Amino acid sequence: MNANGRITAHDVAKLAGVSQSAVSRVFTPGASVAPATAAKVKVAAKTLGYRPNPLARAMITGNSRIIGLVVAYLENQFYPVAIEKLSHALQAKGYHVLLFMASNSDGEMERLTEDLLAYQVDGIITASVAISNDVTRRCSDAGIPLVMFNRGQPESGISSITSANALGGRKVARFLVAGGHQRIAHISGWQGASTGRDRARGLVEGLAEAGQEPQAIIDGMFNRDTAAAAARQLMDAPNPPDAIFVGNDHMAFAVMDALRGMDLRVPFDVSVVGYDDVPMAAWGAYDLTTVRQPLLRMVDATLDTLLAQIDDRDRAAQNLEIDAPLILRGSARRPEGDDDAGF
Amino acid sequence: MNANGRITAHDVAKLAGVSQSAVSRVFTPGASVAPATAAKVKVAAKTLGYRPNPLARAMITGNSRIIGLVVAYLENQFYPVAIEKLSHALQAKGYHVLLFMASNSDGEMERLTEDLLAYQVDGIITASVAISNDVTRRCSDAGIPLVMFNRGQPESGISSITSANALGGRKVARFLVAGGHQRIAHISGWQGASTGRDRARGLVEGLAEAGQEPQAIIDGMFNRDTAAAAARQLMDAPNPPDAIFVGNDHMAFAVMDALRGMDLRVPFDVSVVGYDDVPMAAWGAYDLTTVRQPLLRMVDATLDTLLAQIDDRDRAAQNLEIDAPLILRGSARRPEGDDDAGF
DNA sequence: ATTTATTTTGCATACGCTTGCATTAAAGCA
DNA sequence: TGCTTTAATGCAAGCGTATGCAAAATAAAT
Repeated sequence: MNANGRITAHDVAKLAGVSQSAVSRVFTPGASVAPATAAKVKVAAKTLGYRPNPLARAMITGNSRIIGLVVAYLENQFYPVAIEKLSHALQAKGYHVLLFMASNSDGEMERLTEDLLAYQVDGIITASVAISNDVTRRCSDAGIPLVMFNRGQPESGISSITSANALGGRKVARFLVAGGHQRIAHISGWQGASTGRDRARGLVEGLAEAGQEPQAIIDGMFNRDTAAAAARQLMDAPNPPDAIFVGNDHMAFAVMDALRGMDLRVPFDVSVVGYDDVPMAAWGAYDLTTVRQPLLRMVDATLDTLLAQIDDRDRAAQNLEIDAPLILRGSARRPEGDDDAGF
Repeated sequence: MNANGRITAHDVAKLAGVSQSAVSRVFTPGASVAPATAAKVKVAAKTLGYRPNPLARAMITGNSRIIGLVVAYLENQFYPVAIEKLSHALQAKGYHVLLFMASNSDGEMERLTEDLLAYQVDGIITASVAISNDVTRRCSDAGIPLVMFNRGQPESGISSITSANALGGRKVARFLVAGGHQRIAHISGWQGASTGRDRARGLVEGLAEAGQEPQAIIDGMFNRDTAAAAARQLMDAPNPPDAIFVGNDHMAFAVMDALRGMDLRVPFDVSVVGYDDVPMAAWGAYDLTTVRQPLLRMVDATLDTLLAQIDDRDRAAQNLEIDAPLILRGSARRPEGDDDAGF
């Protein structure tokens, strides 16, 4: 027992009548220990309440069993829920989560990256669209496995897990067209992020299939205020849209609030479709038709990729897209008859 | 430079032509170093890109500069936003956040506590109502400074930061009475938590001042479904309430959704008041009258208490209550005339 | 029973840093 | 200038663990 009151491997060793190394080996999976000594050590450890010090362990092995989780704005419900699932999954696998809130100031980003490296995290998950390329590059240059959650960075050689955003956009297009909409506008996600771009592209392509093109595309920046302003602008125009596809649910709620403020009724005056299917989308106040990002599957895929990369440092980057189904609710006029036609 | 590619204090020492201890001292505030050598070391460190290894440092000093943040359900928007603010504030003070998602299974709780201790966190913040007393006890017994955020545990000798919940409940009572409500019901927060109990008590006391008593009190368990069911039960009764005070915003949204589902109009058929003032409360779809928990002040107070306790291990526990103003919006009928009478 | 192959085990070192102690350099003072 | 006080520095011993290596113990084989 040291000055701090902590039980060390030495204490256990003494009680069990073995060497410290033996104790260490008992707690190191795959090490060579005789069953008898293992038993002795375990019993001693239990009576003393010993647990190996992960910090000391990390110093030697270089593996901290800590994953750095970088997030930004938690107001968009998608991320808290993602964090919840990611954390649970990581904890279940014996990892721990060092949480970093990425503010946008440049100096902060600098520090953030250094801290990530300093704490010798075994891997990094960035779960926010708004994290600069710079950070991801630096971490990945430093040789730390990194996977981007809900964002891709084409050609970057960095792993990413997203839903099939372009396909999702296309599904929305088909659905809205099938519902008889003629003037479909898009308040897009931030066009600086693949997530925003792909969904927009999908919509355009999907409309093109039907010989339509979007009536307007406005960048909503993944921001409530911007999106709401965009909605007002669209609806105030001489020839307002009869459907708005919004780049994510978070903005879609703002759009619906704005429409309500203009005394427009959804979906009678205008249909609204979102993207994500956050829990709130199912709540009565919004009842939002949206594209569901299959969170659990995305989380699983994220961990699989990350852990695989931790296991084998120079495994090739993997860019996974997970199919995202359209969830029909009340915020968009539906095609008659064939509700679940599968868009 | 070690095998892992990391720069160590030795490397810097060699380049700067000093001893490794000198390097250490340069990065230890308050240590005795000559300005000249400090400069040499700093320049060497910068060119090499050196940063002290926090893990090694933690092993010696016993201070990891890591704060354990224990949270539970992130679906209630109050917590994500709190996490965001807490993380930012901690990062600004040079601390880091080890995030723990507390599931309710007993075994998990066990592990969680041990992990918290194993990682030698300097302090713990529990930011969830649903965290068992057991965990808080054990951590605090282990001598780790702990402060409970948004929950109190009277007589426990554990620090806590809450808003003035009882007073908040009383404000709601006064406000609803002043608005002419006659049959005020309460769908309370979980009565197993001080936060839930105090708000309920405040309401009862406030009503008593006006010679009223609550028409009904149902425990909503801080849970959407439970709260919604309670709302339906209340409104289906022969003599339904004309106002419902809900124990937090998260449940209040569910209640409003339920009311909408019954074709009841808020606030014409029934007033609804929440507690927390999460961002969503201000969104058009709910426009919820609620009691605002002053998040930033609560966060600041939490850090102040925690850091003070880290600084001085046997400082007395502090149970702070921060005043929570009533925010008037559209979900509750207002008293005529004196809108901002200050309840 | 003896030799050989295989496990187990302890020893000692290393991980990267802080810190008490002794030593040296600088500064203060007469 | 010589002597004392103070500041700056290097040395070395840890912090609690993992792990290569050699010695010891055990099992297998002849």
